[in-house]
Amino acid sequence: MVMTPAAERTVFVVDDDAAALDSLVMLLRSDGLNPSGFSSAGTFLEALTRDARGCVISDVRMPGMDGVQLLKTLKARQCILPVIVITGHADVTVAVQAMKAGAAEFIQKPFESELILRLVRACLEENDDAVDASARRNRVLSRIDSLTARERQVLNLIMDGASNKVIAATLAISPRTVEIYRANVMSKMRADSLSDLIRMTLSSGAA
Amino acid sequence: MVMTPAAERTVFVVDDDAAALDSLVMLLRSDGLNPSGFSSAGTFLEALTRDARGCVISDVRMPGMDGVQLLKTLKARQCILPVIVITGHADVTVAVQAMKAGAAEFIQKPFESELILRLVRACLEENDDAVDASARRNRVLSRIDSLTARERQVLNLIMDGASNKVIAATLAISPRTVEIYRANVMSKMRADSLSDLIRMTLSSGAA
DNA sequence: TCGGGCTTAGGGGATAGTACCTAGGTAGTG
DNA sequence: CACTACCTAGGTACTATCCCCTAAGCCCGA
Repeated sequence: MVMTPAAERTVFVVDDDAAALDSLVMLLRSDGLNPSGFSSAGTFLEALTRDARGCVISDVRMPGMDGVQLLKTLKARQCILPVIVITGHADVTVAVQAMKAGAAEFIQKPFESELILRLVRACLEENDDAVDASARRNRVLSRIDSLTARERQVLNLIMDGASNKVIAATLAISPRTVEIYRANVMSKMRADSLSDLIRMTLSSGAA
Repeated sequence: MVMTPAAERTVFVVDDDAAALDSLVMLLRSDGLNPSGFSSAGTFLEALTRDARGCVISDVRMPGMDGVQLLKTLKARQCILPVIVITGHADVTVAVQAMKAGAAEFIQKPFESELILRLVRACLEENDDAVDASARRNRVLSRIDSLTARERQVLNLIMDGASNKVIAATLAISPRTVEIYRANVMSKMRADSLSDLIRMTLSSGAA
């Protein structure tokens, strides 16, 4: 799957100050990036799709939902876009809250054009890695989802290190039947070895 | 191993301002905690042992090594003590740097006694969990360390999902010999199943 | 009602791993 | 020189897992 980075990766800019928003969008575009401006957190969240790639730049102080709330909302939605928070007021408390909420960067206005561009480029790279990791994770998760209830039970017992005999005793079924579920688990998970299966399952966080 | 929390867990306080240091130490002691004061990052780092438990409270602005440098030094030493950074100056840049360097909290002077005590208690709990995780990790790491060169190679190939036959071909030795190394690995790692072995090894970070 | 998916299970054979036995060569240490 | 640790490897037997065959009962939607 070939993709044009500029077309695929969007820099979502959220700022209620129209002038600041425009100038930032302009700056990003002039650097060959693909910015998309929003005047409020709400309109941005509505427009945001799950498969979005790129990063977010948000002002802190905005009517309605502020930048930190937006950040928390994004994290709650398991959004993996890095967020650069910008502020016009030197408020340490807000900065700390933003960083604890998972902001990638927190910078004060006015900032150098070069600085924001450098941070955006770093965030885009970070997001590329996160997208890869997330895709891997989702692939495994969807495979686990395709397992039947029994197969999932068997997977859990395999993860616990139980042998087929033990699994059979635990589930009160024949060892033969366990073998079948085990084979199904291996093929549905597309694991070609036990260590593969375990690594996949562990890394998906579904322990 | 029974331990008295107050005696085991130390709150390391680093501040070049003797009056502030004393009052903070006093406050912590009055709350039943076990504080230990240092007037510089250097003297603290010298006194710090690897098995220390508790947390750190450090001022930012200090002659010699400042709070953020101290924080980075601790992280570089893989120290798992949570660090609460306190500052007398509302400097957003420093706050962001501290948070990015892994500070647990960043608060401004003057602060409420109740606030710092609450944060310290949270950090102590956080450290308890981190100590447990670190102990588990070190136990596994020391077991890996007890493996011979060949046994380690076999472990790596097992982690890759290779069968004994494949391992034998890879190392150009007899499958029989691989079986022996494999058995040694299982017993030295004290794993009672393959999934045990894989989970242990993965969680130790020695992938 | 019929097909499909889920759960259940037996037989039999191939392949893989474990557990016991033995034992030779090499390299470093006291 | 003896002792220890490491790497090497064969035999044999047992257990575990995997892979092929078949096939029944259950429930649900078309």
